[in-house]
Amino acid sequence: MLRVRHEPVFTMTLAGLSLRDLEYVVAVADLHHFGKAAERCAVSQPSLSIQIRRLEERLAITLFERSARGVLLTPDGKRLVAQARIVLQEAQRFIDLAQGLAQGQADLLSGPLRLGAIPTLGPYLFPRLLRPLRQAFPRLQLILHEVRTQDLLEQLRAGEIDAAFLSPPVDAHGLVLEPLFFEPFLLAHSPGAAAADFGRLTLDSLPAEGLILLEEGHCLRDQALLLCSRRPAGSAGRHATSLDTLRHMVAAGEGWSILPALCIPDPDPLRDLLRQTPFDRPDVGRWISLAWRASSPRPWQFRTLAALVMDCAAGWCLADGRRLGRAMGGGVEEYGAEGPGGEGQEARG
Amino acid sequence: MLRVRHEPVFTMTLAGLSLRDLEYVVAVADLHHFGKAAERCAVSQPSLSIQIRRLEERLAITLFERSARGVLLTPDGKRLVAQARIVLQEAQRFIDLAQGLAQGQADLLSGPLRLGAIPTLGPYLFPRLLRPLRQAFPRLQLILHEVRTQDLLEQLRAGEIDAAFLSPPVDAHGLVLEPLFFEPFLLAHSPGAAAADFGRLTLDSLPAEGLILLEEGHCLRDQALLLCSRRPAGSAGRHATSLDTLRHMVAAGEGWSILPALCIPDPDPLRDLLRQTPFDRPDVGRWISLAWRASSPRPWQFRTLAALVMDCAAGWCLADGRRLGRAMGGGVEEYGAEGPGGEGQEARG
DNA sequence: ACGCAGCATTGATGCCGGCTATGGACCGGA
DNA sequence: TCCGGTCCATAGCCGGCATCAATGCTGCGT
Repeated sequence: MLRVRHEPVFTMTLAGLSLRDLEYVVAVADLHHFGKAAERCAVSQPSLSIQIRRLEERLAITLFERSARGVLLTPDGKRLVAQARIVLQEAQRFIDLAQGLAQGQADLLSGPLRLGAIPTLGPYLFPRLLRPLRQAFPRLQLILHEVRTQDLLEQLRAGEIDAAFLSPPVDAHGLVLEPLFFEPFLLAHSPGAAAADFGRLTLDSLPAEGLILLEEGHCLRDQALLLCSRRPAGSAGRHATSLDTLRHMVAAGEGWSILPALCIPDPDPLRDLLRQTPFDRPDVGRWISLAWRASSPRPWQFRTLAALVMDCAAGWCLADGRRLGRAMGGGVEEYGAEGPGGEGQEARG
Repeated sequence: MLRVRHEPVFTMTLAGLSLRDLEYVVAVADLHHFGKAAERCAVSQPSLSIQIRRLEERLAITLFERSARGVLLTPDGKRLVAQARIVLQEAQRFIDLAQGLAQGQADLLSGPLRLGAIPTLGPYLFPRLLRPLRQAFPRLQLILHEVRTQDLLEQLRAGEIDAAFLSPPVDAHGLVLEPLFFEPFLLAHSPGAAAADFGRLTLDSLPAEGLILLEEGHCLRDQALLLCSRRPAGSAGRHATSLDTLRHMVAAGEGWSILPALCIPDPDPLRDLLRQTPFDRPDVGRWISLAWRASSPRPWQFRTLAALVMDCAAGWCLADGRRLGRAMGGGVEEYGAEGPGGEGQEARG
């Protein structure tokens, strides 16, 4: 459950005080005239008189001195009116702030947006997104986090982040997942390895030993193991803490691995030490989806973001010259013909 | 008429914002739970839900994200809640201030009190009152002014002062006058003057020439002229700007004058240069009254002040050894047997 | 003495916030 | 998969209170 902060808490005895009453009081104090004050407040004079009288009774303080010569503030009234002005001023700032925020909402994307991504995607996805996002939505303020899937889901549900880039399948209870693009996997191996071992690049022809994995908790680790149809027991102890580390290990001849296409920089500083080869089947890879709370306000905000990411992704050239497959658009799907897999896909809307 | 200040004026569009709504919002933000928040606010959960929803609609901003996992603040909600806390805090200060002032009213006399007095009385009355007043009402904050009767009445009616010590008759429209004491007049003359001129000290035996008066506007001037039954034409040009100046002029042998008893200090530094002689009739003098607006709140405040002044005055010994006559008390009235004269005496409510 | 200006009072009216009861979505356990 | 519990939303009704138009009252000026 969410933490219950026990804050100072107001004494709860605002005694039915109303901002309208304070407006009336200030109006009379300004104009020294009940009738004029009522006019300014757009109410009838009796209404204003009654409200001020009731307020005076509640406060047990006479604010105004009524006489035929005019309306005078009592000394107490003077001090209270000064404080009333402060209250109204702060209330006005509240309204102004709300109006500003509401107007900001008129933009499709504006204000702070806390985005998360899995670590095997974020460092390679965000740099490609920042420029187009800033160009399309200048008033958007991104706060980025990179944690593994489980933490991502927890932070998402706890409201610590607003949306997350991740790879299904995930437990999507209470979430909406919008597929964005299909990211193919590549086989990374040392060019010095026996060419025969990787000659055909089918999943069945992978060597029995030498697979290097990421740490526990990375979805990419699980997906790689699933592809290889083997338990991690065979190469226990061979793991890296990040994709970059993993690529360096492969380049150093420590073994081979399976990498998502976006993690390969262009140009690649490891080009001479590392060969990344596509698989012969187009469905080897992972779907990337954007996830947000189903209860989130302004869901179109995330759909807008998703659409922009899809548009961008359609233009990215991979290291092997091919392009990413779009999730829903009409373009040619070069990868991921069957759509994002996994259970837990949430109904949308 | 009273001046109509045209102040900045709030934009008048607080849009029906209510402090209660802000309390609800803050409660939900604190507790992350509509039911608990409703309990804290002492209302039913539906009431609170509806009000918050209506507020969100008015602001066109979703403050909270409702989900089965709990209640989350949206980023916009976070900022607005912060401002709502400020508004409520200032409103609470308003309430606290009002309570403090109301409690202060429990004292018979407390807080700021703006008192005025005619210049022929104030400099001699206030010094005698300050100590007893501070002793009886420690929380009383006096602000003292000394101006002539007409200005006094204007300031009183305009609300620039709360009460005034003056001498009737005055135009008491809209005012309450409470008689305090009768202050006898003394004849001030140089000891070197012919003794025969002041032998009997009846009003009829005053010398024809040599009367020194205060400037125009001092009620004492008019009263002195009335006593002497003569026009100021006789001694035109012989006038002083203050009683002290006047006494020095008499001491210098410039002429003679009529002084109120309280203005003679004890001991008198001019004792050897100046003789102050009582009149043979006890009703030669002036009444001193306290005046306040009939519309003034807490009239008992001024009656309390008046009673204290009367008590004090009963104990003052004049330079000639006699005492001031009390206005209403049961004591022996040595002066002013017929009570304060003049029209305009107000009914007391 | 009359008229006027200005705040207070009155009684009718309608909005609005409150409550109880119920609905519906979601979650967790069997 | 069903069931019960939790929690927020909805529905319907009710009562109070703010509002208004009309009138009263008081004090001042002429």
